[in-house]
Amino acid sequence: MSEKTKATADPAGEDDRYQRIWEAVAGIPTGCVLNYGEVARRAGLPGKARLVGRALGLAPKKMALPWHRVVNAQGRISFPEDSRKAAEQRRRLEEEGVEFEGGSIDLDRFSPERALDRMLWGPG
DNA sequence: CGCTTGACAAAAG
DNA sequence: CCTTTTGCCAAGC
Repeated sequence: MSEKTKATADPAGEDDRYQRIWEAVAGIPTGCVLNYGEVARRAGLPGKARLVGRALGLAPKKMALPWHRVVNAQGRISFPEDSRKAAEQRRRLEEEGVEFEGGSIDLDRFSPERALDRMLWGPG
């Protein structure tokens, strides 16, 4: 067979990428956040942070993924500041106990790895 | 089929 | 803190 076209979108199947990304996002504990690049890395797709944003946008609402727990590498929400989406994401995060320091989140403090620390020592 | 977009990231100035 | 530049890659047009 001539496979010259390289099939950018594997029609044969074998394209778990979005599935794996969704699973990685679903695995973020309540009250924690991860940046896009980290989610990509956990999904086995290092360097493909942009694909994570695409996957979230394409995710069926039925999935009820914790999409709000994914922010950019600067700890900031990646929607326009005045948008509804940004407001909703911030509201959801604050409701889970994630604190914003002047518009941004301390990614190190609210990483899943520190979830136990916060439980034992409390925030801050 | 090539050019543009975008829920990104890291580095540099 | 900010902006610009570069790399990245799938979708959309």
